[in-house]
Order: sequence, then C-alpha cells, then structure tokens
Amino acid sequence: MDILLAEDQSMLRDALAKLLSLNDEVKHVSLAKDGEEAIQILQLKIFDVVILDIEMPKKTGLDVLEWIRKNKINTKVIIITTFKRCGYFERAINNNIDAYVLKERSIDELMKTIKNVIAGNKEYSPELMENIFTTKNPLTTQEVEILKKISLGLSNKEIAENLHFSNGTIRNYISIILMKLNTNNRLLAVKLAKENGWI
Amino acid sequence: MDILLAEDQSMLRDALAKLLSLNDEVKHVSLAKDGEEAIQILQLKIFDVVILDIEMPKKTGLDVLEWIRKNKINTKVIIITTFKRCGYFERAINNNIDAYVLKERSIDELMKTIKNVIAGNKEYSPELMENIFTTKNPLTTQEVEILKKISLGLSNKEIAENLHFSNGTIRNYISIILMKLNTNNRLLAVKLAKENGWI
DNA sequence: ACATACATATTACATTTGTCACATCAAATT
DNA sequence: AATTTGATGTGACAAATGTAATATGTATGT
Repeated sequence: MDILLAEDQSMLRDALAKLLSLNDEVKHVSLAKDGEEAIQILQLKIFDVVILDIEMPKKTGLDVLEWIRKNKINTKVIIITTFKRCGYFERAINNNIDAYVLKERSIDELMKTIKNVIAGNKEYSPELMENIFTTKNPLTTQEVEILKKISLGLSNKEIAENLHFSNGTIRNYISIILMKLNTNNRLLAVKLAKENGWI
Repeated sequence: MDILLAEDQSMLRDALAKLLSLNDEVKHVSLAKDGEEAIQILQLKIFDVVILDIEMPKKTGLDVLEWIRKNKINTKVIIITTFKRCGYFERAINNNIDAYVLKERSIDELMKTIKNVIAGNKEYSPELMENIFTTKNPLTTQEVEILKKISLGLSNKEIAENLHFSNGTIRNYISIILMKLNTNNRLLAVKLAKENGWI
C-alpha cells in the first residue's frame, strides 16, 4: 500500500507516519504539511489511500478532496479531523468521501479503516451521522461570504466597500443572517456559525 | 523512565504512547485523557516526566502544572501545545515549567527534550521567547472578565446585569479595552485577545 | 406572456455601541 | 490633613448596528 498523509501538525504527522510504516502491508508513506503540497505530490504519483486532515494552511483537506474528485484521481480518500463540524462532514459527503473519522480514535482503528476503504467500503463516524440532518447550514453562499467578513471584524461600511454593495444592502443581508441563525447580534452569529463549521 | 502523558486527542495520545514505548529507556507510559484524570493518576504514582497538552477538557495542562507545583510533586513537567499563545507561555513560565514545546516538532525532538529535562535543563520554544516581552496582556482582571462576556455574545446591558454594574460603567470599561487593544469594535477586540491567549 | 423568485437598493426608524467629560466616594499615599 | 488613585457612575453625543417596508430590474419557470 502506498499512502499519502497530509497533516499540518508535525508531531501527529510524524507519529502517524512512523506507526503506519511499522505495518507490513504499508509500502511507503509520503507526507504533506498542507493542502497545496498534497496536491503537488498527487500530481507526481499514484496512491492507494490519501489521508487528509481538514484544517491545514494554504488549502484544507476538503479543498484537496474536491480537487481529487474534479481531476478524477483514482484513489481512496480518508478525512481525519478533530472537529465535529457538520458543515465539514456535509461537504465531504457531497464529494464522495470514502471515510470520515474523528481524531478521537486510535491508530489501530485507523488501520482498520484504511483496509476497509481499500476493500471498497465507506465508513462514516457515527457521531456525525446523527446530527447531519438537524443542523444543515441555512445560509446562502453570499451570506456566508458576508459573515466571514464580519468574523474578521469588518464594519458594515467596510464590508460594503469590500464586496461592492451599498451599506444598506449589507445591513439587510446581516439582518437576514441574524434572523436565520436566530441571534440578535453579529458576534453571536459568528460564534454560532463557527461552532457549526459554516464559516 | 516512567512517563505520564496527558492529551485529549486519542489519536495523538495513542501514537505518542506507542512511539515513546518503543524507546529502550522508557519503562512505562501512563495515559490520561484530560487534566482531572492526570491529577488522579499523579496522586497514585511517581513519574520521572509528565507531558501535558494545554487545551483539554475538565482541567487544562496549565491547571495540572499549577497543581503539581502547589503540591510539591517531584517530577519534571513538559508542556506540548499547538498554540503559540503568549499568555499560555507566560503562565507556564510563572509555574516553573521545565520545557514548553510546540506540536510543530517531531517525535525525535520530543525524545531529546525529555532527556534534556531529566538532566535538569530547561527548554523553551524559541518562537515564543521572542514575543513574550512584546505582547504582554495589557488588560486588568476586570477587563478580561468583561471581554470574556463580550466573546460569549452578550450585549452591554446583559453584561451590566450579569456583573452588577451600570450599563454606562460597562461602556466605559469596553471603551478602555478597545483603546488598550487598539481596536475599534468589540469583535476585533475579542479576536485579538483570543489570538494572544488573553481570554 | 405572466408570475415568481432573487439580488440589490433606498428610506426611515429604533436600538446599541463607543467616546468623552466629568462626578462621587473610598482607599491608599504623602 | 491634603492629595492621588481607583472603581463606579452619569449624561450627552455621534456613529454603527439592526429592523422593516418597499421598489426595481433581471432571470427563471410554466
């Protein structure tokens, strides 16, 4: 088995690589420290399995997943992440992810998952399956865009200039965002959206 | 060497434990999944080195460190963390930490650090030493308290009620906070303070 | 062709947030 | 005893934020 492992936290990347290599069935483990590097490596070589962390600099694991599917790279993809963000999970599912597991698992379980996806099976973390239908992101792309600006600390006026809208339009959008999220100020909206992985 | 490892993320805990155990000099690695568990285990057994993650449920690694020093437990303590928060670092230094390293290191380096502290040396991540003097928390305890409330999304009025002050007083405090942090709205202040580990 | 939805904008308004100057009182300092 | 300092409060104001009703042009569906 040839494996590509993309994970930004050196210690975990290093540890996982060493432990995976100890396994007889694993031929070689390539490493990437961010999404961009992962994509570069994927263009040079074929892997049986690609293991992606989500939150990485440059490009996220989800970005890499989308790139893999768009370019029809023939490989299994496993997402490993700390975060129980349903938004992340949803996006992964939409891109036909093979396995989605939380870092709350052990290495042995990860090994099992790897064999499992190579055998052609899917494997989703059950904790996430539960919530998936209840907490779907209610915001449109535009609204998400605006909420992201808010989360950076921009004022309405700044957002308006930034996105080439009138101040009033932005205020309207924000009003709708607050209504949808059932919050009554921008800070709460940002907090809620972050907790759910929507921004 | 007897080692206690406290880390909430199972995958990393598991991986680190396995790799540390592979080393001949390591006799046994005990595991804790949060700060509270770590303290319990520390009451039962003596360790040469305790390795603590900071952000854990129940009690943080810094809480455990403080407990160790207060109870005069004879052991070396290493903090490993993802976060370059100077506030964290400051608190660790004040409690006579033996080593403070970022998770951006490899396992081999961690092993070196362990030997190093057992030999009686200190080891601080150099990235953090640079900033420590430049970015000291300028806020008073009261101000931090208020900023925390803000970060939860409370309005001025709510904070006032919550802390038994007048609305105006809270506004004054916030005004001072914004001035100190050189920001012009509450969201930016929260963002900045979080990035620096002040709240 | 017509109705509907969508994105954008305007206006007016109420509320919240942030600034500033100053008041009060108690505790600490000189 | 007089002064300074710190914590708390007030009032007045400007600016930002949030709400709501409504308008307009474009695209979409039937």
